[in-house]
Amino acid sequence: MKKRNTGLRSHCPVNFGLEAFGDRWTLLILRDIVFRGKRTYGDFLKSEEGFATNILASRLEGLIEEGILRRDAYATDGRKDLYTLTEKGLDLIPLLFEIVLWSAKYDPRSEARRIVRLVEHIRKDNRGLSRKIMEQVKRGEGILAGYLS
Amino acid sequence: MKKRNTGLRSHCPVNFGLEAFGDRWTLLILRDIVFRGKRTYGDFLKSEEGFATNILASRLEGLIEEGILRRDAYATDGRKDLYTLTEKGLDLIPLLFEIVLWSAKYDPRSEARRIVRLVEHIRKDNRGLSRKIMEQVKRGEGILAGYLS
DNA sequence: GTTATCACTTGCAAATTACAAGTGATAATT
DNA sequence: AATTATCACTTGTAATTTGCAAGTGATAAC
Repeated sequence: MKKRNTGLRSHCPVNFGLEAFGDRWTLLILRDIVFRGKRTYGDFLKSEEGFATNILASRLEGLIEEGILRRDAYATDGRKDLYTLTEKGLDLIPLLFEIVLWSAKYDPRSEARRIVRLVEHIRKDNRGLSRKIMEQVKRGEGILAGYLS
Repeated sequence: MKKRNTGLRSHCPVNFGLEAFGDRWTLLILRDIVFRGKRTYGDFLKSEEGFATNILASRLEGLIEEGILRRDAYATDGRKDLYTLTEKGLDLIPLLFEIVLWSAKYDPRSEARRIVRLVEHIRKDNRGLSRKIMEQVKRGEGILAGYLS
């Protein structure tokens, strides 16, 4: 007798988002992909916030289950896997950008200070910029490098 | 010898946001205030997702510590407290709206279907709408009632 | 004066997380 | 070809957090 729990507490749109990425780790994976161009388990593991290996594995699996990430074989190294954002995942970029905006405003030590041009661009046109960035991320490029002053 | 841990894993802007509201409950409180006009502990407790009393209390305290919420005495009933969003909290409305947008797109059962006009408005002008809504929320009004078709 | 409501706190079992130590597969080196 | 290193995990366990039930003290209503 399997307990088949969808985990869905409600279909309130805010809650739906929280069920998908409402924890302290999941969006860091997305950040690593979008801002830093990371693609492999080992890359994510190196993040400064310090993923525990089991947490990282479980979050990656969750993201794949939800259709936000896709896992493919790495072409030139059979040990590695390549994680790629789906359309559903790419559509979280505007949300990521809003977090950046808020933190840039309220964290006095924010590293957002090092990417003022990007922050300004987000503020003026989150949606438009997101569309451009989605294309960049599709090509596997992180966006941070090009914006560091 | 008190262990004074700021909890800050990094000053990456995405991480800063996650440290403030990166869990399955915190943003539901904000949703209740913004969309449903809730203001008291008892109101939040009635939410369909089912807060545990201790979790709700700890999240409210956390939000106050971070300066996102303010707690005041309820004017006409000494037993109640009134929770109000600060400017820092009101500035999370655009983020809340982005979550709504994403969930409206990807949850086939989303209750966002019942507020298509609002969703469309967010899509066209999140920032502009947010500014208007902030004023409404300051007056203690929830925005959902006016948009339900 | 008694009962009800409100905003919590407390205690405890269950679930989740963090940390350390593997494991099996593939790749690089000798 | 054999050995060592790297990679993406899994497993075990202790510590922390959550979820649930049952209070508690203050104020309000009757």
